[in-house]
Amino acid sequence: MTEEEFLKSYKPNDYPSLLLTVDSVLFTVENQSLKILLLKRANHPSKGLWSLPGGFIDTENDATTEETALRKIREKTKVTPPYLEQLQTFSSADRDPRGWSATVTYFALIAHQETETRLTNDTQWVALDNLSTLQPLAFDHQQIIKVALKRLRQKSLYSMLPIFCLPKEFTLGEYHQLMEIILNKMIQKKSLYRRFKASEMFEETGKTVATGARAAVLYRLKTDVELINFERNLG
Amino acid sequence: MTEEEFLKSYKPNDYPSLLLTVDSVLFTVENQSLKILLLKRANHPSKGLWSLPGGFIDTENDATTEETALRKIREKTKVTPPYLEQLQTFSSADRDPRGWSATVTYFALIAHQETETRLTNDTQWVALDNLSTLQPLAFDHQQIIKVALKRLRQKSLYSMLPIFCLPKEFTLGEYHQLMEIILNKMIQKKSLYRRFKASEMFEETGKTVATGARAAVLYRLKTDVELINFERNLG
DNA sequence: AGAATAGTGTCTGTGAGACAATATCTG
DNA sequence: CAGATATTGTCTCACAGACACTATTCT
Repeated sequence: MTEEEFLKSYKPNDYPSLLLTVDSVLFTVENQSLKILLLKRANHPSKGLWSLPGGFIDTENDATTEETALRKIREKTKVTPPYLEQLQTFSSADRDPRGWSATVTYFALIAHQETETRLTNDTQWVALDNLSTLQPLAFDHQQIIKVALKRLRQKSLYSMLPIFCLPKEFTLGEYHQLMEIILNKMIQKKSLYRRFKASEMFEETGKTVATGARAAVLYRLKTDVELINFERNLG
Repeated sequence: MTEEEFLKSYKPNDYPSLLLTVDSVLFTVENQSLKILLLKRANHPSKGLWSLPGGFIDTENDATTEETALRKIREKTKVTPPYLEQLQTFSSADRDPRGWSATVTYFALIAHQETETRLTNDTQWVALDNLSTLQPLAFDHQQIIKVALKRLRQKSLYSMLPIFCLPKEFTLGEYHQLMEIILNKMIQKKSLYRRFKASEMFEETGKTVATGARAAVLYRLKTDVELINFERNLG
């Protein structure tokens, strides 16, 4: 049998079906808190519980799971996050009552300013500190969030990843505050600014912003720069 | 409708099916080369091409994709690798001619001594340097290997991960050589030995092994130790 | 003893941590 | 000018890189 003949005789439905979904942990920092986007499930299973934005793959229109993740995030926020990275795939026979299932998860960052007044009604930014008040979460989403948070924190120690939570123009002070919120501990400004400069990823806008005292310089990302990794961790 | 009623009426086959597989990149070092386990495909599609060990999930017996990965590796090598970690999920509408598909990939490490004379006939350790002679590989396995290699090298810079390519008892010299092969560059013995000691993961066996000159001390992993991450990268 | 390989001493360089010092705003 | 916040200077410390040196085993 040639490969062509094989493919002609191949019937996908002869094989046991399983569930494959895509879910995203979208982070932002707002009002001194690290928050994630959650939405209230409208349908069974786990109807009424809070869950991560995600859903089934549309095999006609999504070329990859990354496109599914982006499509679902755009549906809920109306915008495309500037950073999206695959996290991990969670699978098990019993994480979904409908049967054996797997979910390919992504984690994403966005500036909350980008999403303001654009969220759909079933959607909400939830501070990680308040997560316990929304328990239980749908499926194994609690665990997915935990893994995503761990990855975000780890990467923040050796890269400038958190800048994707900042608006287009920002000050060093804002970046410093952001890092302290994400890592939940005090960070030396000097260490951070050294890296900021060494990364060569940013340029001054020429503008400054006043805060009641000495004005702070506004920076922006240079065009077409890549996120670089440092060889040592902070903290 | 209650969740119970919903589940009763839920028919998996009402939904478009897609392919979900699991593939593993199993690394070892043998004869001064970094090698991976490949096998010649016996069936369509890509019959006759070299591919990674893997296959479909057996939803009756595999609780998770990790179990699928281990089952497939065991089938081919008769042993369980001491290190297995999820790599990434690759998906696309056209990576498999049978239709939209995704593969959850793992990367694993093992000492080649463990697998000697136990490999099935369709299976072979292939040096990464010789991969080009086996082109093309099935599906997108070439790219998967590339990503796995990158991860292995990156992790080797800040952890003792490569020790899982060594036999139960080994010398510092063997570890040093192993690192140089994986990273494909010269590594300072002193730096490596400092970390080895600082990790506190190992203990002397009391035995030594002669190599024609001064005998080298044999070490082994302590029981129940965790792989720790260093805060700086090597070279 | 001499060759060969195992393992150590020690100096230099880099970049993070600590925190003091200086600069530049506003009122 | 005083107070507040932004930004820089600079010292210390940990650890990787370099490479010379010592130790141990074999013939």
